[in-house]
Amino acid sequence: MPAPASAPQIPVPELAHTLRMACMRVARRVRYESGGTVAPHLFSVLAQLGSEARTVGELATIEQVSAPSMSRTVAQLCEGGYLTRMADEHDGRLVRLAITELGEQTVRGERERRDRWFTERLEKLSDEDQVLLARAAELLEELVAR
Amino acid sequence: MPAPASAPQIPVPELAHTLRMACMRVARRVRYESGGTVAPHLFSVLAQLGSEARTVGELATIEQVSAPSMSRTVAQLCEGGYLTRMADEHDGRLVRLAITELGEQTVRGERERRDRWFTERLEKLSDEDQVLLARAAELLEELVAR
DNA sequence: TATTGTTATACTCTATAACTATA
DNA sequence: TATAGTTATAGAGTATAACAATA
Repeated sequence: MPAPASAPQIPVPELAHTLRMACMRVARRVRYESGGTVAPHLFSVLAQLGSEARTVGELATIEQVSAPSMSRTVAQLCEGGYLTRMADEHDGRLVRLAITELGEQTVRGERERRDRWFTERLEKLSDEDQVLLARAAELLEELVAR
Repeated sequence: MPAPASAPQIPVPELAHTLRMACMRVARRVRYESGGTVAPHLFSVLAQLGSEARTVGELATIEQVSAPSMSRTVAQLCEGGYLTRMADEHDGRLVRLAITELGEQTVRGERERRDRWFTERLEKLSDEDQVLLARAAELLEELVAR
């Protein structure tokens, strides 16, 4: 009476398509819903900066953008008070960027706002579905990590 | 010995965060992996056009962009042979855009390429995990649809 | 001489305002 | 006169090339 132990075969290319579309829609929708106080590329840089300061070159590499572009982006973030420039102790050419308290507040606030929209939806699901999605999140993280 | 019938409680805000991040990483990674033969905003318009033709205004609304912007985008797609302009039979002001064979080929090719990367990863999962992710895709679609 | 970062310049995508043609 | 689409012009982000400062 119970289903056989082995799960049914799933057509993987089809799964890849529907799952990819679902993820893209979630990502797009969340981005769209959250108003955002800073421009997307500014937030992206800000979100990268944790406790340790980074150089302009490092940020340019991380964000897949040219050095001049990052130089401008960083200038805007400094002007807005989200970052501060610090000279490197050993190499005078380097400019180390550290996130300010305002910068951290901004990142936290934006993340909370983005999560809030999604949280409200997820709360309406059954416990079983929530558990399933939690496991799905684990699987997806493993997939893209490799 | 078996787990209780009711699923365990999941902290939803935490789930929202991890699941959102997972979806964003998948979306970003897939976009990054696929080289892309046409610019993102061109592809986005092209992918919207199914069998029925759309007007410039409709496309502008769908893509959340101004009419002049869409006018330019459409002009590029027509120039590249991806779209063709057609006069509306009843209203001379309207311009109906229909996708060409080249346009359809481009959309198909790009989708296949994007799906390929993800397919290769998903194939390595167990049947059980594939079934779980298929169900997760359904749930996510329902969540963002509303 | 090589490297880090900035400035100079150009190109692309987007937007608002003005314009043309159809209703 | 109102609407669909296009052209005119401007603003923002990015890129390559040239430059300044430091190693």
